[in-house]
Amino acid sequence: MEVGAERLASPAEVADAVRRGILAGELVAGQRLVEAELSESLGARRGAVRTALIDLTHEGLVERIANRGARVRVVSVEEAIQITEVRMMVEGLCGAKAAERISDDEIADLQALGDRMRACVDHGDVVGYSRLNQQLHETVIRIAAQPVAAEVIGQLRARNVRHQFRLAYRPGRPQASLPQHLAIIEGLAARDPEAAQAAVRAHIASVMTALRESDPA
Amino acid sequence: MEVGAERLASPAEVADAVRRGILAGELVAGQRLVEAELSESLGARRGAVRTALIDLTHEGLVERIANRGARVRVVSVEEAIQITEVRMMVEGLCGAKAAERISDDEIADLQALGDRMRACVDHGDVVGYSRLNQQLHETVIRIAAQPVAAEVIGQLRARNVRHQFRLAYRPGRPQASLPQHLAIIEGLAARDPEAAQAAVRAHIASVMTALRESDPA
DNA sequence: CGCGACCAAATTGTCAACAATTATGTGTGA
DNA sequence: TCACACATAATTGTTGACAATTTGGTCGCG
Repeated sequence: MEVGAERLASPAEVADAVRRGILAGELVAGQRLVEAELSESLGARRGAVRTALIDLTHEGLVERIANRGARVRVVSVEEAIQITEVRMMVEGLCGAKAAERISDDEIADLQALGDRMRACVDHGDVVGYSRLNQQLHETVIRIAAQPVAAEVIGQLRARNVRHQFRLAYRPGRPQASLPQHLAIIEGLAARDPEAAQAAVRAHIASVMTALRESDPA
Repeated sequence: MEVGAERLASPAEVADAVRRGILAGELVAGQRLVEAELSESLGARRGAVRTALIDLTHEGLVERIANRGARVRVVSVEEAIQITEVRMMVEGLCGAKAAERISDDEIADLQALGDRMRACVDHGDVVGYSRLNQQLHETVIRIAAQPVAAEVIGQLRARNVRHQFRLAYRPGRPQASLPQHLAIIEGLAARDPEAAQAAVRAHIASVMTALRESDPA
């Protein structure tokens, strides 16, 4: 272990730090991201910061203008809705594919997951529910076994972190989404691609509605 | 104008050159892309080549392994099908949105485009038809005015260039796709989102079928 | 002959200095 | 006071040299 010398952060670590900053609201939309400043505050070389910012630009979280630097990208509610709309289609596809491929064990796992979600809502455990929610979506995508679709969804979700976050803790949201989540599980358990796809779409459509209500501007 | 000194290619130009090479088949799948070699052959600094390769990696055209360099990414038929499947969903969404927003002028333009496509097929003008085909897809996406969806589709198409290309010149393809294209135009002209979406999906589904037949391995 | 250690070549990765560009401030004349 | 030119500072972009890593081959040994 070295003494006195801070370990230098790699590009990936810098990118993570900036992502977390955006999610936590420390880095506000539109804020400038000066390479030298980040370099010092994170203990990384400027080259690493530069690379990280380029990566984040490709992820849609950061906006870079030639010779004028990077800033935190403003994702408007309008854009968040469009992102969610695309996600609705792609994740619907995953729902259908998953229904075709799902195994008995996976059905049992999902139903257990559904029970736990119900319990969380009963006990008012919002953070636990949010975690299970994410787990459900990930599981569906994993079962679908469509790497391309999974990648696209990952990109879309990364861009929307801020809005997803805001939404998850709105009062009443868990109660509203629970039956939709259960419907997804039901469609998959029945191995009915159409039903699963419709359930996924209905759920994400309701997310879109919530987004619209959250900020009609 | 400088004498004797080749103008140095920018990262964007290097990326274009590599893309063209892949499309033209000069750069075969799996081929190594050595930074120093490209640097010399294209008259670019190694840094520019490096940047270009990183960009192409994000586009999914190139695969990079740490300390082992970049190679032309192999897009299997299986993956091409998955890509097309996602594109079917997202472009279907664009079809529906376009049907809601299309103007009278745009309807007229599309119908003229449809007539020209018919003419190309009648005269056996494959290359002309291929160009109009692309123009139709682009027009639908433009009318839909969904930047996020447009971006996703762009990424997916970039990855598939090689397979798209192979397919376009298969005998019988134009004859098969013409009625599908006309159905898309018809759905849009009727301002019927459901019909337009279904027509787009049907068309792209037939592309998927053609992909499967092209190489069942 | 097989196999591991070691060396040399090829290639990618990093860095610190420098160049280029853009933003900011300052003074000057009408 | 306003507009404009000009100098200065802040910031990003590029480069060539060097470091680190991987690869392929060769030698020696059992």
